[in-house]
Amino acid sequence: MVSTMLTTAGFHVLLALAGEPAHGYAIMRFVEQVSGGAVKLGPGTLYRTISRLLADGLVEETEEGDPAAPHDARRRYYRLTQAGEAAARAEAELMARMVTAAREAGLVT
Amino acid sequence: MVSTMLTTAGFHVLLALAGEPAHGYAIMRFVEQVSGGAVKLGPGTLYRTISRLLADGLVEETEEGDPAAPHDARRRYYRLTQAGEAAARAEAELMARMVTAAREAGLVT
DNA sequence: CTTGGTTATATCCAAGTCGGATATAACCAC
DNA sequence: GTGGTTATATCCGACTTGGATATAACCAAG
Repeated sequence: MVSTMLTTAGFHVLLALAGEPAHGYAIMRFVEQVSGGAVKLGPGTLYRTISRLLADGLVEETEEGDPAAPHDARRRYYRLTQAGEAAARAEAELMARMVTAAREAGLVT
Repeated sequence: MVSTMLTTAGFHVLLALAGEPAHGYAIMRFVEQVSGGAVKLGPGTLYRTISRLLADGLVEETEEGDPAAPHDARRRYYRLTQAGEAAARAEAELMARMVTAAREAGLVT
């Protein structure tokens, strides 16, 4: 489609990271939870999407996230870059526009 | 991703048809206009998406649309089916949820 | 009427993306 | 130390996309 450089999966991941850094598995659960179970990222899509976002400079790896959580050597934490935040914001604004259009068409109340 | 059976392109087309029946080219312009130029459907994506929506029973062809417009033999008009309207509504509600989450994360104002 | 730009639909291909399966292993409670 | 959950990684076949190409109806200008 032209628009942003984001796929739907990419946007969901960025949105999950907008609040605070997180590791892959936490992103997966966040996406499922915030969508009310409607959106589920399988491991393939999840980790493939993360590497794409890394390569595109929208996300970066960070040393350790939540200091309250017990250390787990397997986890890899990610956070948004400035470019990632900008891309997520642009996409969210586009979505808000779509929701408005849907409302005007009487699709949703 | 799991969620609905809709691709992003599919949703844009359904949204364009939510107001009133339209033909392919009009859908294309609607999508571009309502997104402020951010989303452009090329002919490949447009007509392929329409045939998929037809096959899935979300859209149906209708004899002629706008009676005010001059007749043009090339045009093929489409309108939402009930299933299509339901799918579009479900997707719009999911999007509204995402926009809310983006707001809570401070991504958009 | 014919020429040229726009509108309109349709199909093809290479490239990109996805879902789900499979693999591996650290973690933790019992 | 065993078993279920958490966690990351990669592979494959299937599906989707972007952009090019093709074809032709429409219509205004000359």
